[in-house]
Amino acid sequence: MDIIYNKNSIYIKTDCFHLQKTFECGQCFRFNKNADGAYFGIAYGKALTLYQRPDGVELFGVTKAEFENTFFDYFDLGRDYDRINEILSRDPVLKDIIPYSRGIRILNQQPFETVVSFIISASNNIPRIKKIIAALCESFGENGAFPSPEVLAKCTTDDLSVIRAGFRDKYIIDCAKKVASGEIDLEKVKKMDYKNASAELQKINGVGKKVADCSLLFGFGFIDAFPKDVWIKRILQHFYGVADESTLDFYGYGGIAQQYLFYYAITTHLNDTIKEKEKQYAVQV
DNA sequence: CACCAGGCAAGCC
DNA sequence: GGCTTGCATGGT
Repeated sequence: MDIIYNKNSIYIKTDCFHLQKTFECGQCFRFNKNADGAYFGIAYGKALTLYQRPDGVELFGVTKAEFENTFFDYFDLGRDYDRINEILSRDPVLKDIIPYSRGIRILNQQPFETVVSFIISASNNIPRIKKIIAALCESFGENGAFPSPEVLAKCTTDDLSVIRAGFRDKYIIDCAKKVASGEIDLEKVKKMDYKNASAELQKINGVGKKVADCSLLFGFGFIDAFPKDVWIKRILQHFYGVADESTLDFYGYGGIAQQYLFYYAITTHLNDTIKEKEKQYAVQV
């Protein structure tokens, strides 16, 4: 991978960074495709614009220093995905799926933003999650950035009603209060082992195992966290004949394997097929 | 075709 | 089982 610093942009030369796959595999909610094909979004308070090029990705909106300090890591550019893909290809199911899902990179998003975003994701769908988060940032963030725990900790559920988060509003406030007060230190959570980190996040109302796993994977660097929702359960059942991933070996890269499977399923509409089969089965029984 | 009722959606309490 | 909200769905 070569990084080329231009006057107004940064060029990441690699064939293993696919913007559409990375931004639309369900791990983040703040990037959207422009009319000209660019992806635009805000991360770490910076407005980013990215173009998919034939031999890589061109990034606008950040300085060299910001890239080196924050966004190199944000896009997980230090990780050798092709080496990991080789390892994961020992799994016969993933061997066939990796050529399809290759180019997804697991983002390292801001911890607070990640936890709140996945609190909002509970019993929800992606378009609506994006809508609620956009409203949250617009109403309470500075210049469209994700609002701070301090600002949200001062909000009442009445204040938050404008974002239409429904029953999740009180969970957002609980999270903000625990982080703002220092009761939960998200930077310390990053350094804990998986079990303690998960338990720590689950002290927040609205955070159960699934939301904790999503947060740990997409915002805390736990690459082996394996978020298991109803879709992944269906996918596991379909491909492996089991509903429990603990019997499977993803060689410490469970989170990457999970995203590969999930992306494959949603874009091939495999999940619709599986769901349809479930329905038919339910009718027969 | 417009409208409405009831179900349901990346879970958690 | 209840929770908010919004939306696709099927029935009228």
